[in-house]
This record gives sequence, structure tokens and C-alpha cells, in this order.
Amino acid sequence: MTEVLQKPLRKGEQTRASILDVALDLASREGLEGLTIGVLAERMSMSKSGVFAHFGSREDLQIDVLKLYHQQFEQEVFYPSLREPRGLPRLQSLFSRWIARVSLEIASGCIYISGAVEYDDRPGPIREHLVTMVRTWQLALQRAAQQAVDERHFAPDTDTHQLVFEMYGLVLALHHDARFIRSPGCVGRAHVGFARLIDSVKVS
Amino acid sequence: MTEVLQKPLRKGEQTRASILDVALDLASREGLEGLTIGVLAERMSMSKSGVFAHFGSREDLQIDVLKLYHQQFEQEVFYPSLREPRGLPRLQSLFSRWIARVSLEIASGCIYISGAVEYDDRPGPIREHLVTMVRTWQLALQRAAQQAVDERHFAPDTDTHQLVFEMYGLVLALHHDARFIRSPGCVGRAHVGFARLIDSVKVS
DNA sequence: TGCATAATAGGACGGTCGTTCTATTGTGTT
DNA sequence: AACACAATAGAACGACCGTCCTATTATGCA
Repeated sequence: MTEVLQKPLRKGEQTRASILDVALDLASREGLEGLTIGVLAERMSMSKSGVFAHFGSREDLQIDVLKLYHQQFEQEVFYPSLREPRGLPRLQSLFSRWIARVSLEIASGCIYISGAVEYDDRPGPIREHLVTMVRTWQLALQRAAQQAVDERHFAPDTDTHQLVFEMYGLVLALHHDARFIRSPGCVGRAHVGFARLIDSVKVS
Repeated sequence: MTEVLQKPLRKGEQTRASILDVALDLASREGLEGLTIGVLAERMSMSKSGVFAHFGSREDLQIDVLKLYHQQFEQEVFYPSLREPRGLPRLQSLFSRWIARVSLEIASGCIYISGAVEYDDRPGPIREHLVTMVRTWQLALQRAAQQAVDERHFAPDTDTHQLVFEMYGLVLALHHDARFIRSPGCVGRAHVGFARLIDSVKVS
């Protein structure tokens, strides 16, 4: 009855992790709803049941993929920006890292954005997780914007909610024009839009 | 051999039209990819094959749904705005009618927007049609913006492409926050954003 | 009223889906 | 080396999908 027996063998966790990696890549391309166990198994050179056994259900798999994405997003976009000084510099860092990530994702797709469309009318735990994550990100942006007001970088009557709304719009437009329309130069347009946005709230 | 025999009986066209109506409603809710012949037949109280016979394939059905949507969009948003004088008034009319339509669609969903995500990486005729329609709409907006420059409502160096990019972003953000996040007040924020946008290019 | 044929129903097909069951292979520990 | 059990494979399930084929019913016109 020593507690050593409880801890799982290493192999399982390892393949589970690499399954999740492939699943994230797959979900980025085909959407979370397009993520299918059969295709996943094929890409892993495993049997369907072999893959399935690592997750209680497809829904659990999807949620784990979501959590992995969230983690990577935080690591790439959020945390590095905390090194920047509060206020405008940090907000600018958050935005340009965000843009940079979405630009790289043009080849695969952003799960927050595709998920928002896939689950805008599909109740359930996946939608719940997605909404929580996106709202968390929006609140982080809003907090950074509020700090810019506090630091007197922005006018004191600045509507930070409005600011985040428009920033999100710029990124959505970027994702739309880059991935769907495939019109060149839209990364630059996102930056130009942000500059104008900041200019409209900055103290002279 | 009188050519009268060639013309189809009325009944078929009629039910075909009402099938398309239901299909459009269904596709707005579940997405074009979620539009399924079985569910469509159930909603029509018809057999699957009965519904299917009106279209050569599911893909043709989806394309016809798309065309119907495009038609309604033009009718509700584009044509009425042509009655406004060229330049800023017409552009404002286009935008606010667009916003109004998307606001009504909050309950169901905009096919241009959900389709952009569903087909951003799925080649084929459906994607082709979608891209053409959306680009048509974007070009219409850009034309109206250019006329505002010509009429000296906007500064002569105004980047109309940039303008349309940001307008589209505002609508995407509206759709996102309304349908997915379900945050109240985002219709107002879309208007505020547009006002700020116009202000930055308007001649004093 | 009949006749040609359009409109629809019914059933079957092969395929893919998520999931479950049972058997087999592999791993880590004593 | 041998044992316990984790990890995976394989086959089968019921459900739903788009599509096709063949009847049956309804429609519009002579």
C-alpha cells in the first residue's frame, strides 16, 4: 500500500502529450468540431481506441486541446509583455505580440477566433471554457489599458472597454482578411489601425 | 413540339423556394457545414430524398443558400443606401444598415462571417462563391469611401482600403461580442468606433 | 376525364462518427 | 525472470451522413 503504485507509468503521459500536440495542430486547421478521433489516430499511426483511451471522451479531448492552446497563448503573448513597464508600453507589447501570433497562425488558424464562431450557439462545457478564456484575455487587455489611464498615458475619460472592443476588431479583421480573403498587407493595416486608435486616446 | 412543355410545373419551384428559406435559417444557426439534409427534411416534414431531388447535391444546396443570403443582403443593406447622396451620407447609411442587419442576426448568425471561418481553409466552389460575395461587398464599401474622398468629405490622402478594413473589424467585433461573449452594449460600441474612424479622415 | 410526367416517399448503399468490449502487447518493478 | 497492470489493437455497435434506385402519388394540360 505504498503510494508509489498510484503514480502512472511514464510512457502513457508522454504519448498523451504528443497526441495533444497533434490534436492542437489539427484543431487549428479544421476547427475544434472538425477534430476527429479517426483522423487523429491516423496522424498518430495508432488505432482509434488506442487514442481514445487517453481521454474519457471526445469532448474531454477537445477541452484539453483548448487548455493547451490557452497555455501557449499566455506563454507567448501575455507573460512576456509583463516585463514591459505598466501603461502604454505594456499595452503596445500585448497588442503587437498578439498580432505576431495571429500572423504566424495565418497558416493554421486561431482557435479562439474559429471557436467563437463554432460555439456561439452551441451550449456545453466547451463553449463555457472558451468564453472564460477569451473573457480572461479581454480583461487582461482592459486592465493594461486602465493602467495606461492611471499612468496618465491616456486621457482620464478613456473608455477602456471601447478600446478593447476595437482592438479585438482589428485582430478579427486581420484574421479574416489574411486567412479567408487572403489579401496581402493586412498585418500592416492592423498596426495602422492600432496606432490611430491609440492616437485618439493619448494625451497630447 | 411547342416549347410550353419545357417549362416546369409551378409546385416544384414553390416548395424548392420554401426549402431554401428553411435551409437559410438552418445554415444561419448551425453554419453552412452544419446544414444537413436529414434535419432539413425533418423541418420540412418531407422525406430526405424528396428534399434532395430539388438539388443536384448537398453542395449545390449550400451554394443556393449562399446566393439567397447574398440577395437578401443586397436588398436590405446595399440598394436602399443608393438613395442617399454620394459620399459620407451613403457610406454612413451602408454602415448603419449593415450594423442593423447584423444586430438582427444576433439571434441566428451572419453567414458571411461564420462562412469565412468555416471555409478559410476548405477549398472548393463554396469557398469561391463566398469569397466573391464578401469581396463584392468590401469593394462596394470601398467605392463609397472613395466617393466620399472625391466629394471632399474625406481628406484627399485617405486610405480607403484601410478604412474598409477597420469598418469590417468593427462589425466582426460586434458579431463576436454579441453572439459569442454575449456582452451587452456592443452595438453602441460599433457605432462609436465608426464615428471615431470617420472623424480621423473627415476634413474639419 | 385521361395521360404524361413532375414531385415525392421509401428503402438500401457504403462511409464515417464516437464509443465500448475484449484480447493482446508492452512496460516498470520486485 | 516473473508478475501486475498500463498501453494499445481490433472488431463491433448504433447513429447519422450524402446519394442512388425504384415505386407511388400528385399535378397540369389535352
